[in-house]
Amino acid sequence: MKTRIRTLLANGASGRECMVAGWVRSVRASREVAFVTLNDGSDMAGLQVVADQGLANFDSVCRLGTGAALRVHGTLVASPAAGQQWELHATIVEIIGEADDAYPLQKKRHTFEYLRTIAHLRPRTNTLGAVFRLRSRLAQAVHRFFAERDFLYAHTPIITASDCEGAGELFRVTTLDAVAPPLAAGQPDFEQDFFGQKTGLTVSGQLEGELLALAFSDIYTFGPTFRAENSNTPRHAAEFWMIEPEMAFADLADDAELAEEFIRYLCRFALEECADDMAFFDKQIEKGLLERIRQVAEADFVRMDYGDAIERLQRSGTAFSYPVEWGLDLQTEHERYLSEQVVGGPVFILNYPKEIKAFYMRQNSDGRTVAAMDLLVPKVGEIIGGSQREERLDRLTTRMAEMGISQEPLWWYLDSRRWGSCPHAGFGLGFERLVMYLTGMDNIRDVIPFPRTPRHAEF
RNA sequence: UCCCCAGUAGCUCAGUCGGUAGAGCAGGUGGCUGUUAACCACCUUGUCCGUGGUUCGAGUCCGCGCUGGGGAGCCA
Repeated sequence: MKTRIRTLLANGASGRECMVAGWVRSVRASREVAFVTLNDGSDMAGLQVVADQGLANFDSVCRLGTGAALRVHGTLVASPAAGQQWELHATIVEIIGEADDAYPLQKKRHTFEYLRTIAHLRPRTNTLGAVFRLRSRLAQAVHRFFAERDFLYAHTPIITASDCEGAGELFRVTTLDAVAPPLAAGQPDFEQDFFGQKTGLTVSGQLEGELLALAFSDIYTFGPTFRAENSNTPRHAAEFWMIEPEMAFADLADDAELAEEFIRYLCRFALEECADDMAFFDKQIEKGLLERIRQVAEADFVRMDYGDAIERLQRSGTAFSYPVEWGLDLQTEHERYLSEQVVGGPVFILNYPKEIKAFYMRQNSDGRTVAAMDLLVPKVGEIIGGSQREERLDRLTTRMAEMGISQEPLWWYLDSRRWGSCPHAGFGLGFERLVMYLTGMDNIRDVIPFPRTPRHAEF
């Protein structure tokens, strides 16, 4: 029976007979003894396998290449040398899958750019292994957080016909012939398409999430999201995962409170339950990472009105590249200044001018702002965007008319304001941005196993 | 999409003033009784991103293209 290396090391007992299986990271051979570092993905360190001339295939073991797959039977013993607590004295080494000298991963540091070209193999490296382990644990922690608060996990559609969420360009979903589609008035006739109308991949589950919140009170979505934007930055991907909670009978203050608890919970989770991998990130990826995350985990998040934020920026005397003026959106440089220089920690900016925000955000009584919030954190800037939603039908339709948004395709959304409408609020968090924030990784392409970005859909 | 930078051995990089390609690692062979990205000795490896131009001569200078990276915009 195979034992996972992480489990084996956690329950180490001298003299224990066991069998492990994994991939060779390194072979150090001399005439009479060879050391094989074996990794099965369960942890960072792997297991040192000691092979000696007593093995039937000792010569073959000495010639093993990095990357080969092995099954090893042996005895776990306390290691006499520094570097590891335990080691496995092999009695049988089965070579399951060879790896010759063309194997692209070497026993050395590679650039992330190079590793992206071998995305099919990079999960076997220390860094990407740690990132994808953390990603998995973190996804489970997200579900745990909401389950502890009795939120319903909602699956919103991936194929959608609502073209007007205002959250970016849609990927078109169609089965029409791309070369010669049926035409109506010179345009492709989507009435003859699979769904009988224009459809695309979802850019947000929020609108459907609101409908579910108006039945289950508290819900969240956590699923893939698609944006056909030609964004070429380290923070954007065409396919990413988004977390979107929505709470009925809740206002903007409740929304911010949930976001604060959520971020703090995930920071603590990473520090406490992923300590080995986090220590690796702190040492190898970003010096001071643990301290940064610890501060966020313990901080009280500041709340600041958009108007105050503008004043603070104007009074700062700092020369920004982009103008600072009431009515203009905050740029990345402003967001980072507020979080890093003004506050020195996470800060919510609340109540933005209605002109720069989406139609569904609740209009404040001042007539010029909406109940929107962004959570800004050091190093990244905006990590969460949310709002209280406009629950008053007349205000909502008036605003849609002002912004030129057609009501007809959103009849179902408007119905939710017709019967049993109530104040509700929610936010959106890009999962990859969260993983980047917690690992210190600088590029979104390195926190998704197989990233999709403009011109890149390989693997 | 806009601005800036880069592309040389399998990987990471150096290459001076334009004069004909070099280092570490990886790989190979041999050595080594406990190594820690093992170590020691020797050896192998090139479409200098592509294309057009300038020049007696281009890795080096110029144009165009492709690819990658950084910044911005859009945003999560």
